[in-house]
Amino acid sequence: MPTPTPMPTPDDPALDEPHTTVDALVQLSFLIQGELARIAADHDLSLIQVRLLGILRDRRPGMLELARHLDLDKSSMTGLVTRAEKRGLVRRERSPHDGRGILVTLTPAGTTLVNTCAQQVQARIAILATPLTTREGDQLRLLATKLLTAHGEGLLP
Amino acid sequence: MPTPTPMPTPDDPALDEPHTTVDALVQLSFLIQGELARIAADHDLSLIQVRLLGILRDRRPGMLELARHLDLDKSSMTGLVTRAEKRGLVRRERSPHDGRGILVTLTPAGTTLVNTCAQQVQARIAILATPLTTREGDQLRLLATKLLTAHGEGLLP
DNA sequence: TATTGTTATACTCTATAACTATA
DNA sequence: TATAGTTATAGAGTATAACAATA
Repeated sequence: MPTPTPMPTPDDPALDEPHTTVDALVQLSFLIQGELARIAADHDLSLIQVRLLGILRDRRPGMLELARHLDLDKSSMTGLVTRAEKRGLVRRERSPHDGRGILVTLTPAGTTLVNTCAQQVQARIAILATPLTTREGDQLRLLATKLLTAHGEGLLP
Repeated sequence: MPTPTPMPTPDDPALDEPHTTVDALVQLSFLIQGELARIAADHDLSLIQVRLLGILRDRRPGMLELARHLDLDKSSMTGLVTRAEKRGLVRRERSPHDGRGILVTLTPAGTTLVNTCAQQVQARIAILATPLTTREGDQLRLLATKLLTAHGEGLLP
């Protein structure tokens, strides 16, 4: 993968075309994350709060597991979950199997909110992708998958 | 662009394959941004600080222009620049043309640091992209460009 | 002793509103 | 009046270190 020119951290991800694959990936990531942050903000949430709710859609994790998923210290989780709890989005439940542990779960309000966010992510990122034809979207998905799975399996150089 | 299933905010961007283009874009963005944040952290910087330095590589903007580039309020800029200044990375200079304005510039230390970061972004994102062949990297760059330029020109639906 | 989670503390980052100084 | 920037204030997010309770 030849990608010579150093040119990181685009102030404005769309001002000039990416000249390398690396530039393209970096600029694209800022574009997507910006849109995700805007969606979160529309619901008066931060991106990290939306990610927290997203995890809870199909899991009932403890604080350590949450911290691992979000790549945060366990002490950071306390505040994150407490703020979500105060907004009525999640609940702490005592773990039945471990007196030390708790399980974090979505409330009905939290479930509704995260589903709304999921819908909007779907819709608004799809809009960003409208310049691509169906075939190009498929290509992009396949390329991204190749990149993501290699990373997930830990088989990078 | 058919992208039916709602499935946002991946807790772990690499645990399961993206089933849609939207999923692919979202997961990819988390992978890239995570790597960028790690690079910044290696230099005891936040991502926003690296972005600030990145802008200053080829510009000498005022605070309002910086705020516009970073999508922040002007009041947020004051602290950002002050912290960078305290670390000896940037300087405030009085604008010669406008007694109210200041110009923010990189110090030699800031220049060195941002160049190092740029190198590492280049190197480490390129490593993430190693699963792709040269041809695939080119494809990805072209697809991303198509997406980014449409966004930059404001011609999305 | 080791593990799970919280607390205390300190710092960065962010926005809103009010302010100063210059245009 | 309008613009460039700062200050005051409040709050979210984060990590480190020390702690309590349970295993």
